[in-house]
Amino acid sequence: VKKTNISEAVVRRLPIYLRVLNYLVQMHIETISSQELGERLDLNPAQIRKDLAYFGEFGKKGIGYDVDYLIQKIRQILKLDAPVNVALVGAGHLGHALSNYNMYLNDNMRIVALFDALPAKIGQWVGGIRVQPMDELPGTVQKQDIRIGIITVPATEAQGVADRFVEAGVEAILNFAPIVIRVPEDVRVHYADFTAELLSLPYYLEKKSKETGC
Amino acid sequence: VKKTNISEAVVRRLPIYLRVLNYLVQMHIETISSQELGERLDLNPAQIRKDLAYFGEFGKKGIGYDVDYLIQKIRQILKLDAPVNVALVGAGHLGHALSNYNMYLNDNMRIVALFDALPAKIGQWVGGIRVQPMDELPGTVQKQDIRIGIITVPATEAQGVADRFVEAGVEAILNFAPIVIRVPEDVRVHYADFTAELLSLPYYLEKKSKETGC
DNA sequence: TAGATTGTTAATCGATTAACAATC
DNA sequence: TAGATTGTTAATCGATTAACAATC
Repeated sequence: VKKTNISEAVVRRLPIYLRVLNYLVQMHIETISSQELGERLDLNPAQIRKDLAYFGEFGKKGIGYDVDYLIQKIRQILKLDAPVNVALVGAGHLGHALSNYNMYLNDNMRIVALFDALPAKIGQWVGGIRVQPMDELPGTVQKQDIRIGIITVPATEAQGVADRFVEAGVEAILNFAPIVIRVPEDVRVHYADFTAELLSLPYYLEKKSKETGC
Repeated sequence: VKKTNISEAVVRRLPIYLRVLNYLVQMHIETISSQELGERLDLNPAQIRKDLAYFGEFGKKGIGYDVDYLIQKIRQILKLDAPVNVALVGAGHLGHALSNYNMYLNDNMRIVALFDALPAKIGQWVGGIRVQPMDELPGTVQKQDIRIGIITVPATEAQGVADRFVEAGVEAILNFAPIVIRVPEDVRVHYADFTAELLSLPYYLEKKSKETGC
């Protein structure tokens, strides 16, 4: 499991591979070729082989990849082979949704703490976790060894929350607020910007048949 | 507003531009250069100019872009200058969250219908919309001129919902389920896959200081 | 006029795909 | 051995960035 300068695009595909592989385990499929994997994911087989080859020689020529072994390897690469604790700020509907997605995540990755600034939310139980006030964030991050933060607050609050995460020592952030946040360069930020995704869809609609007066 | 073979990356950035421009209007800023826009969005100014130039000459040399005019033009390009009705299937937490995001969307883009397969959900009111049973989907899509569908159901149900959308005549889909869905090639599918986004984050964490026994 | 900034071409950079020798 | 499939190099494709003439 070597690393050097692996492109973001490659790393982003690894969880996708992992997902299909986990499905294959359930189906009792023990071996898979890049060809088949590509068909399932609408990806070019060469791309899959190349992605995996950045990290080692995981396949067998003439055979393909052993599903269990590949899962194990990808989990190692993504550092999902040890517990990864996540905190989430913003216990609104989106926060609730994500907390309930815990089961969809890897066994080792878990949202273990929820925070909100609104007094009305504090003390509520969401997916088995009690919503805490913001001033408990630093202590909890430390105590629970939390290294990743999720932001699901309104855009106006997002930068402030990011600052609190950074102060508390969080090393990576997934931001759902539709705004660019500024953090020190050693903190990794990913964006989950679905309003942008949604607003770009109409571009691809055929020009509307307005009042075709049928 | 010409079009030909504009790259997806370009189209995906347009809503981002729109968002900042809307913010600038609120700030009573009337003109902006690609330089300033780039600083606000962490993007290269040349890229912004090039993106916009695909669709026309919207700027003034020596001056920059008129904020109001550019908003108007981008809305035209994205076809957000006329009402775009959206239906959502899956009235869980994520569905709730998205319905409440209605205000964040463009004035013209609106989630106008909600569906769920579970009898318990049907008839509930979410963000001013009544949850309908699945068999009302085709009729409602037709009646309300819905052209875009959002899928927020579990992965196991996603393909089925996609099929229903396609049968009903929906032309574009935003899929939140962590699975590849198959649709006719004239139907556009975007993915909002935040579990993948989240699972790739640990890769970027520094190797953990496990038990530094301080 | 002088300064600023666009639109656009050319250069660079990076990512995807094709092709194939190696080998299970 | 014959067939299949990997790992990897080379070719292609596409996207980003730099540079600058045009011009407000």
